[in-house]
Amino acid sequence: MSADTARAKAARSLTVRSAPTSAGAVDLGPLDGFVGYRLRRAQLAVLAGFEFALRETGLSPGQLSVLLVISCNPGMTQSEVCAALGIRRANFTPLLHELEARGLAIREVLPADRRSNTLRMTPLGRDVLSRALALHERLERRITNSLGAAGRSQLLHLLRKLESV
Amino acid sequence: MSADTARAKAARSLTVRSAPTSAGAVDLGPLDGFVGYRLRRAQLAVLAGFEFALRETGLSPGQLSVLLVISCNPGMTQSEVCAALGIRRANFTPLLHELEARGLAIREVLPADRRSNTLRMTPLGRDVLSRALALHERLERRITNSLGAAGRSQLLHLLRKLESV
DNA sequence: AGAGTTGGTTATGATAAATAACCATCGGAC
DNA sequence: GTCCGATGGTTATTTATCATAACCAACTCT
Repeated sequence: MSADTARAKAARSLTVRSAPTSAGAVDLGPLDGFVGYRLRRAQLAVLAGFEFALRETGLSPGQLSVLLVISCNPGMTQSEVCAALGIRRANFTPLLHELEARGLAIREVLPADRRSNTLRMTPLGRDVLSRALALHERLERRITNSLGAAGRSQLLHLLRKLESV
Repeated sequence: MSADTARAKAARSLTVRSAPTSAGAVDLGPLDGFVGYRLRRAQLAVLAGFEFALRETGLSPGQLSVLLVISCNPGMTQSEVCAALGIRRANFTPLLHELEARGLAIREVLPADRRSNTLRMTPLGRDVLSRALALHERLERRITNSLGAAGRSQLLHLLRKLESV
């Protein structure tokens, strides 16, 4: 189980994704203005960028988000992290398990409620996270170059609104 | 997923215990400003809206996009549609198969190149499509209400740029 | 005619997200 | 105290999407 899994392989092959033969001659009709459609395509593109940029860390987007949250909020329980990130508890277990197996995070029983596990990062986790953040930074920078700083923050604002539509 | 399904239930159930203040008290740190993260969350939300709004049509987002494209460009080949929509040919086959099985689209061999199939809609397909578009319209309207017309078109513009980052 | 290319299909694997059932623990009601 | 409903976490399973690889038939080109 090296860091070079299908995820990484996929990321490698993504660089050359769409190359419409004749210059965009196809009429997408109203589809072109569907927010959902544009969102999906944009999300796939950025995901590809993520996988390419963070390949060496072996972190999935979900794993990175978890590391970030427990780094900013040490001692949170699993349920709290799930709630914050919109992850189902059932899906969180294996995700966390891998972080634990790689020695990036630890899970310890909360004495006050022995059902709950609180989460913390290991020093190794901190290292990996900071490396991942540095790599991620480049991705965001590329995005900012493309959208402009104002465009980027405008985009974030609009996306936040969309989440509660 | 409807607007009020697991997502909403989960959100509801997270009214947390030891959360310092109210529900949104968790600090996401830099994650909050990750375009990829916001994109993913927004995309899931809009997807949920789509599935809720178009449930009665039984169309997936991908199927709707295909119907739209062949409605605007009758006679396109499968490969052309794939290229226009960013779908792998291998994944297109079963998708199209369902449209055909439901009698919404037909596939006929192109005489000039008997490997290729050209795609067309059936009258039933046209009916379903127009119904689907009407339903989808409402979803877009909800989005527009939330973002404002200017915000919405700004968003589309930014998302289009993101696709080629 | 033969070689390489392209359009389409099939089979299959990885990932993400969802559900359902289960167990241990907690918190109250009684 | 004991019982019971609710909660935290795990497991198993399902579904959908996107990816690859191998294959066949038909086309192109020389």
